[in-house]
Order: sequence, then structure tokens, then C-alpha cells
Amino acid sequence: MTAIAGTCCSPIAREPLSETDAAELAALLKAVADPVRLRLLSMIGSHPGGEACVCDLTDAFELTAPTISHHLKVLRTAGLIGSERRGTWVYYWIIPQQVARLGELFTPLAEPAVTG
Amino acid sequence: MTAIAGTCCSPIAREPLSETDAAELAALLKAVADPVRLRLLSMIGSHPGGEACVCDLTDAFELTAPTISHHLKVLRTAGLIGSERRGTWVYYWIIPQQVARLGELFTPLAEPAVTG
DNA sequence: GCCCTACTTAGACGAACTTCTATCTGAGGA
DNA sequence: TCCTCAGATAGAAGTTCGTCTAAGTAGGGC
Repeated sequence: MTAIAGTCCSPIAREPLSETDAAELAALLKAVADPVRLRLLSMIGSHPGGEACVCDLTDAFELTAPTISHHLKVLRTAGLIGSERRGTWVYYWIIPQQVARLGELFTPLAEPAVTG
Repeated sequence: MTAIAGTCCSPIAREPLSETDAAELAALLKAVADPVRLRLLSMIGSHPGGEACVCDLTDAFELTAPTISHHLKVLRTAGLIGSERRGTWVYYWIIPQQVARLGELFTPLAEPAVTG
């Protein structure tokens, strides 16, 4: 398949990002640009039932509970995860739409539709 | 389409990231988690011919040349762009495979093939 | 050879980030 | 009510990051 102007590349390589878009996307990327937060996101998303309580997460790291709490807050503030307290425990889950936004930026466009 | 275990989600939500993978990916993400570098990457990728010289990039920012040079170095060290001096000017281009790695992490798996 | 332009390197400084300890809130059990 | 456990918040310490100025390297023209 040859490159067709306008459909060849990942969105980031199709046209220059505006200053505003760049700032917004950089904030989202910064939230995941940390090994601990990347693992937290991955552990939450792959946990049975699609959600995990903090107690499921803390033991995997050699970090104190406040530190884990801080990283979860960064992810939640970025809109990448949601949370809810149920009784004694607080549960976290991934917000797939927001995670997908990151993917879209860098993923080469697939064939436009089933036109061929 | 219902979620099928093992094919439902973006790779990051399919199974927990190893400590090593998380560290490597976080380093890659950190390289793009900055508004200036995101715009540089976008300007380079969308420039006619697929490459841009530093002189094409500097004027778009209210930053000094050494600062732009620093950000380009971060992107190049991460393997996201390549560079070459040709005469007076230094040209930069995107390395699509490395950019695509970022996309793969967060993009939900497409249908496995044309099986349905 | 000399100078000008294009870009990079070196070093410094303030802001932001990651982690900690100490403290606080909120739920459940005796 | 009081104690304990789960988790969050506050504030401090050390580190990393983004930016600058000053100086260095490399190519091209006179």
C-alpha cells in the first residue's frame, strides 16, 4: 500500500499540533510517563472485573501507601481512571476513552473503511 | 461486539506490565510528555518531504535556539527522530516504528482479522 | 585566513516532581 | 464509645527538568 497524502501517518505526523492541543496532550502524557503510574494503570485495567482496590495495588511496589495514593490521584486528575469508595475499600477502574485518546495520537491511520 | 478475554483491551489493560517494560515505556513516554517536544515531533512529521531543518522549527517557538536543540536531543536520544547534517543545515525526521510503539500500548486491539 | 551563519555543548538557576514521615478522615467491630 | 484498619492530605527533602547565557564546532563565502 502506498502512502496517500492525508491518510499516510499517525495524526501527530499529519499536521502541526496547535499550541493548545499540544499543551493538553502533554498533560495527559505526563500522567502516564512514569513507571509506577504505568504499572498502576496496567494493574487496574487487567485486574479481574476491570477494577482494583488500593490494597490490591500497594503490595506490588516497594513504596509507601501515601506515594501510591499520590500516583493514583495524578491518574485520576488526568481523567484516566475513576474511583469510588465501597465500604472499607476504595476501588479504581480505567476510563477507556481517555486511554484510547493517547493511542490515537500515535497510531497510523488504518484503511478509511471497508471501501476496498 | 462483546469483550472477549484476551482480545478486549489495549495491551496496557490486558496484563500487568513488568517492571522492566514499564521503565522502558515510561522513558519513551517522558520524551513526548512535553508540549514543545510534542509540537516539534508534529512539525517534523508533517513537514513536506518528511523532514525539517532546525531553522524551520525554531521560529515557531518563543524559545532560544539552545532550548530547541535540547528538546531535539531528548527526542533523538529516545529514538523517536533521526538527524543528519547536510551542508550548513541539520535535518530531522521521524522514526515511525518508534512512534507506533507508543500508539500500540494504548490502542484497543482491532478485530483479529477478517474472520467475521 | 577571516568572518558570518547554523547549530550544539556546558553550566547555572528556578520550578516541578517523586518520595518520605506525620497527621487526618471514614468505615466497621467489640 | 473506642480501637483498628484503609486510604487521603499536608508538608518537607532530594532529585530531575526546562530554560537561559556563554562559549564551542562546523560549513560556506569573501
